[in-house]
Amino acid sequence: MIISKHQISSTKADMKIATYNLNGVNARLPVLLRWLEMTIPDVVCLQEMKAPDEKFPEQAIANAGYHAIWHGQKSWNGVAILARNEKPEEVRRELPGEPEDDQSRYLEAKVNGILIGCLYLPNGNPAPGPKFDYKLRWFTRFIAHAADLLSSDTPVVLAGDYNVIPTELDAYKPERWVEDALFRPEIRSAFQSLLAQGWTDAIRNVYPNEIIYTFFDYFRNAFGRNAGLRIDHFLLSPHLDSRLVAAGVDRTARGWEKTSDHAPVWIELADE
DNA sequence: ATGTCTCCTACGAGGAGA
Repeated sequence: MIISKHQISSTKADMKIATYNLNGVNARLPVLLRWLEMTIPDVVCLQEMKAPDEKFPEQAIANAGYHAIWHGQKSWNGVAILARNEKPEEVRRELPGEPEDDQSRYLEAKVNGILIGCLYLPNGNPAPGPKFDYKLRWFTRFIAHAADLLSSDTPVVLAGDYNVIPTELDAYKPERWVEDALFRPEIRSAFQSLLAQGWTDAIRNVYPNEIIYTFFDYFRNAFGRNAGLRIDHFLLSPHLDSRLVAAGVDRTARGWEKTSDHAPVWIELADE
């Protein structure tokens, strides 16, 4: 689905930014390459690569026309930023505030004058427990860093798998998720406090009242039943609000063989 | 509670994480 918010047809100058939780960059390489070729995003934030740095498929991605920077880790997590026309200029590869945190969940780079933060917020289940505590700490650090970015007066996009169901509209059966780490009150209120800083939830902005899901688990034909969640988000700094012209979810890719449990999500920004 | 998928260890099946 494609809706042009301002009834402007997209031009070559528009910048398409996507986020995609892959669930294994190597297991998913054919799907990733097929999707890149089909949709040709300018910038891509990847999460859950589940591979150490030396196993990042740099050559295959370069052959597809993309420069890349990445921050991987054996078995779990892992984030990357790809860009078509220039190499992303890395700004940071971890969130400030907890030096002993060794999980690869954040990467930040400048591309075409925009600061791109690529994040994979902890899942946090089971809740309560140490994993949920880690999610809350990570979220607190992220909120503090987001405030710093807003005060920097640079256009910023924070894209990724937030593992947050923001509202009841964002879950197929919200009553089943109330105790879950993706939907607990603390998590929803943390996300709201982020928005209260001045960020725009781009997908919800383009589709104010519609059911839009980005994740469908592998069980019980969740995708076929549209039993999904909206947990992959784009937050835009105020500089970019007027440039947001379109957004969507590439549901086609979720239907492919050997695909991720997340669908790619994208936004399009008009040239300044 | 269940269901499915990926990666890891270490050679085969099971655990962890999502």
